[in-house]
Amino acid sequence: MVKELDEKTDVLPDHVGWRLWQASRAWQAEFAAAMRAAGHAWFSEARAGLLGHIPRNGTRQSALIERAATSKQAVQQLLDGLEAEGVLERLPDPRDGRGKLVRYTRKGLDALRDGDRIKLQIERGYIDRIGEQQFAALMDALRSLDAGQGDASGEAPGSK
Amino acid sequence: MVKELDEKTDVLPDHVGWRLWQASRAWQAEFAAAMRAAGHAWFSEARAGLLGHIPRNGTRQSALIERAATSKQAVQQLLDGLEAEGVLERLPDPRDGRGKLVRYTRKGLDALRDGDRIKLQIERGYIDRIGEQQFAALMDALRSLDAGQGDASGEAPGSK
DNA sequence: TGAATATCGTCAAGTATCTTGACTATACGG
DNA sequence: CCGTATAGTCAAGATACTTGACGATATTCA
Repeated sequence: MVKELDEKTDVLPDHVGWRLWQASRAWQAEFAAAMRAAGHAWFSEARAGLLGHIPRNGTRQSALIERAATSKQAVQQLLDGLEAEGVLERLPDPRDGRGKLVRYTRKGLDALRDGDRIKLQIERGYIDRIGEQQFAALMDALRSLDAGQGDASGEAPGSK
Repeated sequence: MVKELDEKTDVLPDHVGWRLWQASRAWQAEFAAAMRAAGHAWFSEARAGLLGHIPRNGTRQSALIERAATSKQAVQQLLDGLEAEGVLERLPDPRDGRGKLVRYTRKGLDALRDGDRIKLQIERGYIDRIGEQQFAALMDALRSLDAGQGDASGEAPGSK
């Protein structure tokens, strides 16, 4: 009993939450590494999360804020960074003097293209690892989970 | 075409990475909300990530650093916070004048107990939503993915 | 028309988390 | 005892996010 303190007697990480977190982290680390290896050194997970809400043809900043589940200020700061990196540009909205349009630059579109390629690569790796059938089961379960959740999630903060 | 700018034409979030991220976020948000509702206002995801590596009987700080995949300084800062909240306490290691033992306080053990209860609650909710079979398939796939990954992950940073 | 109100974006300051670098104290090997 | 490795700390900076306050434009409606 006073032998080695016996770590790992409990705290067994085998509940859904831990497994999901683990898997998500692994995916993101792999993706980020590949993106940086592809020359997109500006890439980060937070920025990726935002870019995932910007369609290829651009969007209004306010529409972007609605989609991303954070405050408008957080979105703005991320946009500032991405604009400074030359990934995005902001133009005045001709139809609303208050608004601005967010649009990809050439550099941004190149990154999107590489991102899509890398996603497919990673997915192929997963299928190699666990088989096509189990991969399909994983996707089905995740989609069901998402669909079954509905609108139970919270409001975006900072929107006062 | 000049009608409504037609958002959501692309950027379809249906690849593994996005689904995993989404599911993981949802779980964590639900867990954190339940923990705070149970009176553990000090709870945060980063702290949870660290607590997940501390067995109920405590551990040495150095052992903890090995397990958590971050720098010793990050671990220390989280421990500082948790100690200040009264969740943990640090004692000198009687067997090594350099080391310290990290141990739960009564408050910390209470939180662990509530955490376990909440995990089961959430899991039950998932099973209600997607069925026992699909839930089992999800867990199997996640476990296979983890097992198939091996040691491909990077070293802990900051360990110079 | 024109005033009240709402929306869009910005500026500023603070918090949490994590990073790198430098440092002290203790342990251990020869 | 001495050199080196290990355990933990202190300090400073970067990133991501939060709340609060604000100016500019749009919309509503009396």
